[in-house]
Amino acid sequence: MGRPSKKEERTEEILLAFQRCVSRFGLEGSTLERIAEEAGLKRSLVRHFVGNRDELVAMLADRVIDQSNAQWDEFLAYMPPQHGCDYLLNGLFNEYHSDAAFVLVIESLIFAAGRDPVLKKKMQSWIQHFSDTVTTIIKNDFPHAHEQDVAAVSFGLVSLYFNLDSLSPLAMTDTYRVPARQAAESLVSSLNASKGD
Amino acid sequence: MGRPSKKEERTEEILLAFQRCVSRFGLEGSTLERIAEEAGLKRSLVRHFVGNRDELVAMLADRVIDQSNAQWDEFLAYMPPQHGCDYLLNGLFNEYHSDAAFVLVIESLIFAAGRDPVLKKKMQSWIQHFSDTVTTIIKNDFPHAHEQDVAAVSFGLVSLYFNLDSLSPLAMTDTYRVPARQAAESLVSSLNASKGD
DNA sequence: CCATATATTGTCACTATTGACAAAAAACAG
DNA sequence: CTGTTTTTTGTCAATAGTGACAATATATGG
Repeated sequence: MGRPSKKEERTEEILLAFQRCVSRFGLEGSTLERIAEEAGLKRSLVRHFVGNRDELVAMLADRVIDQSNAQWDEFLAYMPPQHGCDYLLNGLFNEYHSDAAFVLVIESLIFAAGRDPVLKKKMQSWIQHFSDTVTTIIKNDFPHAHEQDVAAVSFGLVSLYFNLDSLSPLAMTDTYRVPARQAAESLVSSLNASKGD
Repeated sequence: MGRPSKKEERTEEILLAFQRCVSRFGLEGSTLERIAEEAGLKRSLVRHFVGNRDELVAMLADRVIDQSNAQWDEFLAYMPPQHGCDYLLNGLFNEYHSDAAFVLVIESLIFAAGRDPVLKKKMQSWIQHFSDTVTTIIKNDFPHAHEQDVAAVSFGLVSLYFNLDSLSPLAMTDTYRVPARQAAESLVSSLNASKGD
């Protein structure tokens, strides 16, 4: 009974708007007013549905993390039995898949984690999950490679992916995508020489 | 005649304080009040010596860029005639040389460049200079390597360096420094197989 | 001491952002 | 229509941040 609730729907809209704002103005630059405007709502409604600023940030972090993890899990599930690394590199460095805005949000959250212990834990476990996923894919293609070498390649791929997108505000992605992809391939193929453990 | 000016001295102090604030609170999070407090001055003095907020940001960018470029030029000048890449990797991945705070400031500026065309140009040319320096060092060690391969390795090293420091708020640098360094070495040694112009 | 240039402090008004709450409007069940 | 629940709008006060300027203090040359 009573008026039907739009809480879930509105919350979704608000967090999406928040995400867009953060990728453009950063976390501190995303005022409630701006978020509301981006979502096409009044500021009071943002407060009504999601709560105050801190809760908003916490929810954004949870949302981004859950979303990303689900996406990676799905990516893992559909990974081909062989040549998973090619599949991975396409996912990371093809312009169609790339989502610079998303990475910028992640980096804003990582930065803010320096002043927020709760956020810090969340982002730590997020990057852990990301790293682990990449590692799993690599190991599937190179089951006999040294653990250490896999870790190095894994961190290398993550770094290339992150850095490419973090340069997106400079609009030089076209210049750097090919080198990034090539460096990634070089790292992966270095594992052909790695046997043992 | 008149009281001796402390403009240069104070300006230096203020910009240093600004830099510290940005590495902790980000660009938007660095209010004039905070900067003044960090510098041990009144806010009015910040305005008196450096000007308003926009001028402050412009001066910070110029300062950081000049500083970085000078540092790199010096690094280049003292580069050993051979094994310059070892020298480079030590500079980039040894914990004593690493200056995470500095990289965080750079990344904040790059992010903000998305909304400031002037800043954008500055940061573009900064990263160009950085990239070119790394490329020069690599070419000195591998004069016969493909241009394309050098570009890939160069972007790879930059990415590893940047990403390692951008994770510093998560306090996981100890975990990732070794893989980062190893990936960098792997990229460099891939150039042994690259011949031709 | 005097004139002068600068540092330093203090203050005021204006805007932006936020938090809290009241009141009206809308949708639904019976 | 009535009661209930939730959305939606509106408003107010408190705080933070900024820009501008006046007033005072201090160091230097002559």
